[in-house]
Parts: sequence; C-alpha cells; structure tokens
Amino acid sequence: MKEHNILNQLKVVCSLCSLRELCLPIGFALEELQQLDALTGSKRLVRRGEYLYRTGEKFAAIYAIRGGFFKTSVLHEDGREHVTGFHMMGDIMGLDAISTETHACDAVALECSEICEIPFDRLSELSMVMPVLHQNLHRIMSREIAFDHEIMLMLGKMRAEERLAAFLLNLSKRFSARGYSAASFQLRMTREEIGSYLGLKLETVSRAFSRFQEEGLISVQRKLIELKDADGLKRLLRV
Amino acid sequence: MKEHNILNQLKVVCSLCSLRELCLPIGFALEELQQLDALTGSKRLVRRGEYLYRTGEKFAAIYAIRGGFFKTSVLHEDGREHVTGFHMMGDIMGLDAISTETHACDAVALECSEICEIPFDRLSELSMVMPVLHQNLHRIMSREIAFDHEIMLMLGKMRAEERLAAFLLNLSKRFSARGYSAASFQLRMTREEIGSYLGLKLETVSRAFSRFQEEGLISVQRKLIELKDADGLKRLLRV
DNA sequence: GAAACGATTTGATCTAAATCACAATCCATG
DNA sequence: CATGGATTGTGATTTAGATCAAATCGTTTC
Repeated sequence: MKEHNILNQLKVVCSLCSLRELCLPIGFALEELQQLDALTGSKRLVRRGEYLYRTGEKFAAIYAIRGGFFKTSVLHEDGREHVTGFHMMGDIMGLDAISTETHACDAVALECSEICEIPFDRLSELSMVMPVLHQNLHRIMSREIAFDHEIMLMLGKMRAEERLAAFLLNLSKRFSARGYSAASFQLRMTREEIGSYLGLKLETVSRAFSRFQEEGLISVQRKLIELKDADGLKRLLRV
Repeated sequence: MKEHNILNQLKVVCSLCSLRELCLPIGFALEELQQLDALTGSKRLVRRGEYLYRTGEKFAAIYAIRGGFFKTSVLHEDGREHVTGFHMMGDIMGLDAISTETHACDAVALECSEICEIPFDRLSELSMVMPVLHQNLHRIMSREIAFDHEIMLMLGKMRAEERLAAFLLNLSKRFSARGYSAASFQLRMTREEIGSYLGLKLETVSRAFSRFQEEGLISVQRKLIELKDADGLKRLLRV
C-alpha cells in the first residue's frame, strides 16, 4: 500500500524533473509532456483570478504547472505590490517558501490553470533515495537564483524599452521551448502587471509597445503580440 | 581513511549549517562561530580585489565566508555591470552556479577575506546520508530566492532614499546578527558599488547620505556609518 | 612629503519616465 | 445586448534621478 503510494509519487516526480528540462534551450519536450499528462498525481484546477497560495500561509507543497499561466507577487507593508514572476507550463512555484515554511509571495492564476501539487516532505524523503531527483531539485532552485540575478540587472540598469524588449524575448523563448510559436503569442497579463514586473508604469509599457510597432519590430493588437524582427529587439539590448 | 575524511567533511558542513542560522533574527551565534574557527576544512585566503571565481568558470564548489567581505556581480554583454549582492561572514556564495555547472557571476573580495571551500559533489554525497544537511541546503537556497524577491521589489518600486534606507537597515541587521554593533559600522564598498546594487548613480547615493545626515538619521564620515535613528529610517520605508 | 590617483561631495542642468488627464475600446455580467 | 467597469492608448506636464562639472579629501607611491 505504502509502497505503491511512494512509487506513484516517484512517477510524478520523475516527470516533473524531465518536464523542467523544458527551460533549457534544447527542445526534446513533447514526449515528456505526454508522460506528465499520463501521471496520476494530485492535480488541481485553479481558475482565473484564484490564488494558488498567499503570503503568510503555511508551506506544505511546491507546485508544478501542468498548464495555464500564473503571476507571483510580493506585497510591501504600505500596500505596494511588485510582480516577481510569470510562470507557465513546466515551471515550479513555491520554492521561496522552504526556508521559512511560510509562503513569502502570492500566486494568482492569470488564466484557468492546472497544477500538480507535490507535498514537500514527501519530495524530500524521495530525494534522499533518488540522487537524480535530489540533483534536479538543486538545479531548479539554482536556476531560479541565477534568473533572479538577471532580472535584478534588468531592473537596476536597463532603460524602459530595453526592459520590455528583454521581457518579450524571454517570453518568446519560453513559449518556443514549450512547442508554441516563438513569433506570435497571447499575453496573459495586463500592461499594469507587465509594468509592475519591469519596474515601470503601465503608460510607459503601452508607449513602448507603440514605439516598437512604429519601428516595425513587433505588431501589437491588445494582448496579441507578433515578433516581426526579433534580431532588432535583441539589438536594443546591446545599447 | 575514507571514513575519517567523510567525518571531517561532516564537521565542516555541520558548522556551515549552524553558522548560516546567523541570518535568522535570533542571535545565538558566537559559539557557532568558534566551532567554525576550530574546524579544519580547506580554507583559503582571498586578498582585497582578488576574484574568488569569475563568470564562465567551471563550478566545482560552494564557498562559506569565514571572515571578510565580498561582492558578487553580473556582467552584461555591453559591459554594464550590476552588483547582485554583498556577502559577509557565514554567507554562502556560488549557489547560482549549480544549475549550469558554470559560474554565472563574479565574486570579488572587498577586503582581505577567508573562505571555506566546499566541494559540491562531496556536499551532495553527504547530504544524501545526512537529512539535516539536505534540509539546510534547501533552506539556504530558498532563503536566497526569497531575499532576491525583496530586492526586486526594492529595485522596481522604491525611490532612491527608500532604497538606501533599506540597504542600511539590512546591513545593520546582518552585522548585529554576527555580534557586531548594529548602530555603527564600516562600509566595505564604494558609493559606486552601493549605487550599482541599488540601481542608482554614485552621486545619488552620496546625496542621499548627506540628506540622511542633515535630518539626523545617520552620521557619515566617508565609510564609517552610524545609525542615529533607526526608527526614522524604517519610517522612510513605509511612505 | 610631493605627486598622482581614486573616492567623495556638491552644484547646475538635462532627460526619461512618472504623473495627470481623458478618450477609446474591450469584455463581463445581469 | 446593453451597461459599467476595467483596460489600453496618447497627449501635456512634472519630477526624480541622471548627467556634466568641479572642488575637496584620502591614500598610495615614489
């Protein structure tokens, strides 16, 4: 009974690990996704606008996104909110809560999403007997740290249009790694949320979008973005 | 022979773990520090201005700071540098390199420092048989992620003086947790490095220091800082 | 101890992005 | 399908911080 349970969890976790490889540039993803689809972990549906977890809640599990789109944000005492990340299929959320065993940010679904809940104590147990899992956990956390440092550079050093260009290119790369079009995608977040993430006001984001369109770099129709000239966007980053 | 070696490493690592607890608000630090001082890990001296590691170098170990002061920074293609952190006694550096097995930032000593080099494969082995170590590794990485999110909020949402106030209060807290004065300390970094960390220019940092002094919040003499009114600084954060 | 260099402070000006304002458009819901 | 609130786009104005400039202070070097 218990054996079966552990084995099942093991399956979950294996798929999770390979799934995460999506974030690497290489694109050997599809069959892994189907594996994930076949597994029987504790899934949950989170509707648009619903919280997956909130700041201050007891930490019990990390979450792998099977489909959909999330934002995470931290709240300052004075009410200021800062969006710390956007998360999509294959991403892991909740890793920042391990140290305090309390969630340090809010996670909200930006569209109807399905997540796979992975009890953290179970995961820890498993990773003690499964070196590859252990290793991958470290990798995932390490990658998040390194990525956050990139964002810090962006927030600290880049001008508005550079930030937006970097943002669009990053989204494009991530969609592409998941088998979607790199050149054309639907934004799930508002201009205000993009602004919060990039340290800009929504008007500035809107103006930058318009400017990129004027210059023929992208085409914008509300939330539908088409990258017309990705190299042009990349050039913006090497000012 | 091998047993002894492992045991030795275990000692290193145990001290490392408890040492890291310094970062918690509670201050039960001194005896742990002495433990650290007594251990026989592979120590190394890093002189002021020397690199502990550089971007692109192969990752092999993480580093626990026994004494001294470091900065880490990421470099953008165009030459722009962004300081991602300042690190002192008890802090662990190099965690962001696990995922790619390549260092993603530079680490430079800002004063003559002593570090304890912890080979990562050895650490991984050990953590497989030592649950508490395993757990603490996760905690340390998780804490860094959560802390980086705080910095992102600071870079994205706060004004210049708020950032500097938050910076000073954070330094004060960390010095205090290590048994040093919370009210009076020597800055190890230049105004330019502070500015790079906070997303400001050195002139802005200098002006903010002067302003704080005029208002009686702190006293500044070059690198010597005295916090006269920590509550006043905290009030600045709740604008 | 003079010279040279780097770090800091302070002032004057400039500019990118914030703020304010409002119209246009979308879309959610009864 | 009509209505109201949210979202977006754009213009006018303001402002925080960048940039430019210069003097002062400290430290290292010869």
